[in-house]
Amino acid sequence: MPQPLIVQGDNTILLDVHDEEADRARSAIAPFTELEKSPEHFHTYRITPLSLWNAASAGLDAESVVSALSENSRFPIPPHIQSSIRELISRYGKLRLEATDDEYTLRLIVPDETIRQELRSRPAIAKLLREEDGTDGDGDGFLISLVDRGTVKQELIHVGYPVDDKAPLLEGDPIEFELRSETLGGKPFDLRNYQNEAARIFYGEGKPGAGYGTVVLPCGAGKTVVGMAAMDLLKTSTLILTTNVAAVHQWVDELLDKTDLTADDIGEYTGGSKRIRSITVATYQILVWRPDRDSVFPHFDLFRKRRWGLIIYDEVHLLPAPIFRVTAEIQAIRRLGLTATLIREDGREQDVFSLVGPKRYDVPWKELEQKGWIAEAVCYEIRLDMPRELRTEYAVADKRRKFRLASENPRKIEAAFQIVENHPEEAVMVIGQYLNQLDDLAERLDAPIITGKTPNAKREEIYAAFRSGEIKVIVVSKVANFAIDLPDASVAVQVSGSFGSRQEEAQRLGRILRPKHGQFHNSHFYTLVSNQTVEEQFAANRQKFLTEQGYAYHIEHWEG
DNA sequence: TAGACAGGAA
DNA sequence: TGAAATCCTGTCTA
Repeated sequence: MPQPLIVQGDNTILLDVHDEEADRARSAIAPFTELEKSPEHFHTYRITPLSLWNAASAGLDAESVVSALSENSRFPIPPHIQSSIRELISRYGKLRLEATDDEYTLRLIVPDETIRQELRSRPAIAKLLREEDGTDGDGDGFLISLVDRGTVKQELIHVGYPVDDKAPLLEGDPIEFELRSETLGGKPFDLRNYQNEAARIFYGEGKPGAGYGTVVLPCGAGKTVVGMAAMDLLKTSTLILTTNVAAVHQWVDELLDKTDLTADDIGEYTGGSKRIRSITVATYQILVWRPDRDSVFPHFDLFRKRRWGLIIYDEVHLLPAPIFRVTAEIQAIRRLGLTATLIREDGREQDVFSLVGPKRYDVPWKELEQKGWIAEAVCYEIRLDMPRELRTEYAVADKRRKFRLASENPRKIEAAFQIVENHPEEAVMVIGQYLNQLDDLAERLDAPIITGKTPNAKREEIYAAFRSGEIKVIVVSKVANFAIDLPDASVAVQVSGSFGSRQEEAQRLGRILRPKHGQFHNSHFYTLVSNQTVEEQFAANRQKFLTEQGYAYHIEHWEG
């Protein structure tokens, strides 16, 4: 019987999407691969050093990786791939940081003389290392200054050696609180198994070295709850960092709803309020704000305003670059990264690994679907031709004009209208990028529109009507990417998007993935794409995210 | 003291 | 690659 995977000698894996075991194979390799391309018939995954180390950190060993491949592979796995997987995974945990008698000095254990020589020969690293006294350069490691703890880990991963940091972590100020067994709304509240497990693995149950790392969970799976569970285990002063003010409020509301903390125990540190409490929620933006390019970051000392025992980095894949710098300086504080995907558009995955921490836990998306924790989603890419009268204009336009023309293909309006007609009973959200196009859509669909300019009062009014079912369809601009208070929909129609950002796709998909109370019907996600235009390649990049998460998607042609 | 709004940043 | 949104600060008003 043929198998769905083809493991190739260049560290890529092809997945035959049409094989009946494709889903099984995808789940088997997802923990240690990155998705590279997802066209119709064969998807390409890649094994990278970082993807293997993240897997190793989450508890996978080389033999499980090799057998996951061989059990699903159509042809024998190239021998050098097997040996390179074993070699790379064996690197994880080999180099260790440990405490010494001197509290300002750490010992970097490098058990292998060849690696020690290699490190000595690299100036960027060698300047951070000191030979141990009395060993004549013969010991099994080096000494480093405590202040270089983060930099050393960062530099070492850049040259291919992950470091297992077993040096002690600082205890923060203790706090008292309990998780509720019933939310304020009177619903029973219990940690789900995977949430509890994620928090406990992060906490490490007293094992040395644990206490820092990243938990990867899909949107809607309750990452906030994992954070609260970790706080519950540590009961220490906590600084929570989020991407925007709405997320700050969501954290505060969740904490009030699910713990016995009061509003006075929780500080909000944003543009609007600068209250610091034992539990403080801040935006990344306020931390990286500075009056001008040359000044210091005035809000960075928030990190030192309390003896924080835990820092939670929400959406760690969006962490701004300057935050890495400050994180490198505070390696002794426990830190938990939360994210739906470890992929960053700027390629700084290695910094997340070395400074926040490696992946400690993830759950296959499909598994959450099957248990009904998140709604099942079916994704469609709807292809439309450009109208004849626009083709000449398109042909002679420059690149950016082309993208705009393709995005605003007027036939999309009718296609969207028809999709909405096909879902008469469901809550539909139409999402787009250009305000003119959205205005036209709103008119054709006879639906209200929400953009950045819509005043908050008006937004609330529309949300309320949508939530109650009074309004079935809403048209939204990019506000949908960020607004947390947006109500849930079960159908999303994306008429245009920006330059193929996976992160944008994640947010939008997350909107329709929350479990619908009581009724577990499928969610539908439609993307409209103009045929034979630049939009196709951007759409391919966006679709990558969906496939990455294990969603099948269907390509259909719309004839109008 | 709260809010509304302008302007800059990324 | 570009358009649109956000967040922050500072200033003004009541």
